[in-house]
Amino acid sequence: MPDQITKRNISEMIVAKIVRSIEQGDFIPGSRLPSESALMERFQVGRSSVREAMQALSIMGVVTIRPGQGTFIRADSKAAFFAPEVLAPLVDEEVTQNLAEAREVLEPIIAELAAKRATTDDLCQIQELLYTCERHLKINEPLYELSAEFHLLIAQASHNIFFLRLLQSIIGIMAARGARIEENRAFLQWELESHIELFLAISAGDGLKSKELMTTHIQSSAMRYLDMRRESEEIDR
Amino acid sequence: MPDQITKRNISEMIVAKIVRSIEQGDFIPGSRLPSESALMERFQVGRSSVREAMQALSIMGVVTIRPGQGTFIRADSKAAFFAPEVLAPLVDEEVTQNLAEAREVLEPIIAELAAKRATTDDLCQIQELLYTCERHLKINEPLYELSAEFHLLIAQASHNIFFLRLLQSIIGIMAARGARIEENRAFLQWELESHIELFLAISAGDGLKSKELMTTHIQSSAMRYLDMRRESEEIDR
DNA sequence: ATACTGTTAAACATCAGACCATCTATTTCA
DNA sequence: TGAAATAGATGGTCTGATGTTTAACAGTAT
Repeated sequence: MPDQITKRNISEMIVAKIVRSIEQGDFIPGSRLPSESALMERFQVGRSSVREAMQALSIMGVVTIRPGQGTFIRADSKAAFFAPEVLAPLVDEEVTQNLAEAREVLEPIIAELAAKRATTDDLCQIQELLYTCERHLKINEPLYELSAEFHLLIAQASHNIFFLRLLQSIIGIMAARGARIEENRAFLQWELESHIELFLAISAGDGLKSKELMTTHIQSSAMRYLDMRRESEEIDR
Repeated sequence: MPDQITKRNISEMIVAKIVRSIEQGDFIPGSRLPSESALMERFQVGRSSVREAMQALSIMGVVTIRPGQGTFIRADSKAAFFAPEVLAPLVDEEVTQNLAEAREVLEPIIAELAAKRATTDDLCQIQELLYTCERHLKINEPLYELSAEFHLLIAQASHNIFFLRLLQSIIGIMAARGARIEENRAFLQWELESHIELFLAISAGDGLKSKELMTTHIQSSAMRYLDMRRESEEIDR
């Protein structure tokens, strides 16, 4: 007798159906999902099951739940395997260092892949982002988010969705933990130049150079961050 | 007036408290968590909130829920960042290939780290596992699980818990998806020899060699797997 | 006209109680 | 003694009620 797979939880079945609908384009990223009561009717289940499914999707970073408004499908560039805000409290100092180490080895590989696989569209998005960064730097607007976005766009250009989601999770968790970097002008200037250099290597399809540039970029970025932290601590004294 | 951060969900607060209790040793891995009704009383909340928290912990791979029995804290070696059984339905063929690619680049790095950081205890565990493999191979007992365990023990020896959890997730999802490899004796023999060679390089602390061996091991393993699959498909015809 | 304010409706958050399915352990009976 | 029946515990699901948050609208004062 087949049908043995029907052993899953109701909420898991709902999760699978919704994910499939998103993949098939029935639900568009950024749009609102039907309300809980509507989903109850559609799937002929109780509210608990719908809520468990929504929560699962939320934790997995597929949707964002906004009380009073509804449940929204996350835009793809924001899709993490885990919602950082849920995971961050679980992460202690040791794991944060592990994350940093993982990022150090992952990002160069991702950059190498991106150099090999980036489409014209990918490159245009990155270039546009860099222009925006320049503008913001000139008028002293904050650009921390933009810097993170740069790294994510590269991951997107690697055309490995797992890497993209992974990096999104790592960056999200680290941002949720570490005090946000102070907007030191010299640092930002250096970072932008470094990003532009990386962009050029990726555009040229030079995998090896992209990998090396990303390695040094991540490492010096971490070092500069630590330096600044030490300085501000000294000032505190 | 501060106090603005007290905005979190009730279920998230419960999640944080339970995780902290596990870290502090109040709950021991492998043991049973208090029942839902007990947790209701302890935290003075409704059952929905407790259940949402339990579900979140389950998805994140912190606990395993067994209907009729209770909720159990996962042993550390089994801890994934997310429960493969939950994620697997979301993963399609493309993502599976992404996962394989990720594994190809991650495992060599992990092996390199392991060669640098493995403690005597780590090495003993691996050696013991290899002995068990030899025994199972002689009497023709299945050893698929053991093979996966070998890779996880190496990740454990890398002393980067994030890598360990990541690899556990990847292997778990791939196992949940791909048809389990057939227990072809020639393949198993080759695999064991390959594992032993890797173990020796790691024991010797030879990072570079470990990395290279792992690279070729993963790649040939994938190739042999595809070969076998093709053969069995031809037989099917 | 503009800006502020109160109301309302929709949506999610939480609670409470009930019933079902499954598993464990115990009890019961042949 | 051993197998079958049973009771209790536990998670899974449904339902109804109430609280909070948000957006949108309408009304009022400036």
